[in-house]
Amino acid sequence: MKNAFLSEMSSRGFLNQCTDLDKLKDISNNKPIKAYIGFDCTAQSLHVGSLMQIMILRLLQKYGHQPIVLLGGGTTLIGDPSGKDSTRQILKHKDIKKNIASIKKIFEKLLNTKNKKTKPIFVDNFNWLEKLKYIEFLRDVGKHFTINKMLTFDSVKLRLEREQSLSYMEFNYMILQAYDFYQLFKKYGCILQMGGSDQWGNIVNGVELIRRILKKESFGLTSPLITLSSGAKMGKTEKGAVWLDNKLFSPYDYWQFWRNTADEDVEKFLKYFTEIDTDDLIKKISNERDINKLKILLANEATSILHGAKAAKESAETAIETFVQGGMGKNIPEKKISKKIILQGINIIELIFQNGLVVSKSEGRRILKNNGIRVNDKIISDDKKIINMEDVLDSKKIKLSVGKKNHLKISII
RNA sequence: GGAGGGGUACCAAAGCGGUCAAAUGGGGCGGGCUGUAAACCCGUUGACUUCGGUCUUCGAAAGUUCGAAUCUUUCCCCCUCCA
Repeated sequence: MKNAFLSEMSSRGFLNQCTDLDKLKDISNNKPIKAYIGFDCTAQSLHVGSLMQIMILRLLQKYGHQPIVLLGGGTTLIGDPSGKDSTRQILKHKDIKKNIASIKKIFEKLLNTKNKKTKPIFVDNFNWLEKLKYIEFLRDVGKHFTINKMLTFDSVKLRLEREQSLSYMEFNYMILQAYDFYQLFKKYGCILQMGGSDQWGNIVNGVELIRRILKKESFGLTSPLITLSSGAKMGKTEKGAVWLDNKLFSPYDYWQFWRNTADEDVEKFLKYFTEIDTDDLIKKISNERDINKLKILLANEATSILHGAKAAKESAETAIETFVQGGMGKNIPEKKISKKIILQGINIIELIFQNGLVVSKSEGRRILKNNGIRVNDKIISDDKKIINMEDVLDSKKIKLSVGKKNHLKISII
C-alpha cells in the first residue's frame, strides 16, 4: 500500500498541483485521512463536469480514507466568481435546499455508503455560515486576509482586467470558502481540500487560514482542467448538458455521450472515468486496434458506475439495434397516439412537430428537404406526405427519425 | 465634470432611405464521406403557409416619409479618451 492513494491519483492523471505532495504522501500512507471537496448547488443535478471530482472521492474511499462532501448551501447564495465573467443569477435559499437534496441522492449512488470507516460525511456550509456575526467575523477571520493579496487571485484579477464588475459580495467568496475548510478541519480533522485547478486560489486561502489561526498544517490539491481535443467545453451534447441525474439525462444518452468521445480523448477518459486497473488499461489500449471497441468499453464502464451494470448493458444493446441493425431498440423513446388520428391520416410535418422532434414546422420542412426525415427508415421527400394506417408496422408502431440520432416510436392505441 | 464612439438574428460583425428576413465568419441543424470519431465537402439557419404569399424582427418609445435597420426627437444601456 505504499503511496497508494496518491500514486493512483498520479497514474490516473488526477494530479495538478499540491501544497506539499511529499508530506501529504507520508501522512496518507500511514493513516486514514479525511478529505473534502465542495460542490456548487446551482442546479438540481450535477453534470459530467463534476464527475472527475467524484471519481477522486471514490478513489479516496478505495484506499480507506473518508470523503467529506460539502454541499455549499451557504456559498451558493453568494456565487463563486472563479472562471466567470459576470455575476450569476442569485438563487433563493429555498431552491438551493431542493438542489442539495437531489444532488445528495447522486452522491449516494456514486459513493460507497456501506463501509462505516469510509462512508461520506455530508455537510452543508449554510449551517455555520448563516450564524456568522459580521463584526466578529471581520475581526477573527477578515484580519488574516489582505486586499493586496486577494487582488492577485485569478478569480478577482481577471474580472478586474476585463473591467467586468465584481460585487463586494462575490469578492468575499474566497474568504467564506477558506472559512469552510477551517471549520471542517476543526470539526472533523479534515486535513485536505481537493478541487479543480480553478479552485487553487480558494483552496490555498483555506490552508493559509488554518495555519494562521490554529498554527496547524493542512493540504490542498487540485486536479487538471479537462480539455477536449476539439477545444470545446466538456459535457455539451445535442441533448444539452450531460446531467448525472437519470431524470434529466437518460442512461442511454449517457452511454451515447461516452460512446461519442473523440478519438484523441479516449485514452485519457478511460483513465479518468473508469476504474479499470491502470496497468491493465495501458495493456488494453496498446493491444486494441479498433478504437471503437475502446469507446464502447468506456461507455459501458462509465455508465455502470453511475447507472448500474444493467442500464449499461441495455444501452449497449439498444445502440447495436439502432446503429447496426437499424431496428427498434427498446430504449428508443416512445410516445402514444390515438388510432383515430392515424385512421384520418396526419401530415408528416405536423406529426413530427407535435411530437417535439422539431421546434417548428419550418424546421421540419427544412430538414425534410435535406433528406433528414424518415418514417420506418425510409426517407420522406414530400412534405405533404400523409401518415396513415399503411405506415403502421406489424408491431402497431411507427418509427420516426429526424436526423441519424433522433428516433421516436409512435405506438397506436 | 468635458469630448467622442456604439447598441443589428445564438455569438461576432457589415449594412446607413426602397433591390433587407438583413452580407460575411463562427456556432447550430440536415446530408455526403466514414467508424455513431476527427478532418473535409454540400445544403440550410425568424414564424406560418393552400408554396402564390402573409406576419413579426435591427436597444425602447414617438415622429418624418408612399416606403425606415437606415433620417429626426426623447429615453434606457454600454464603451473609449481627457480632467
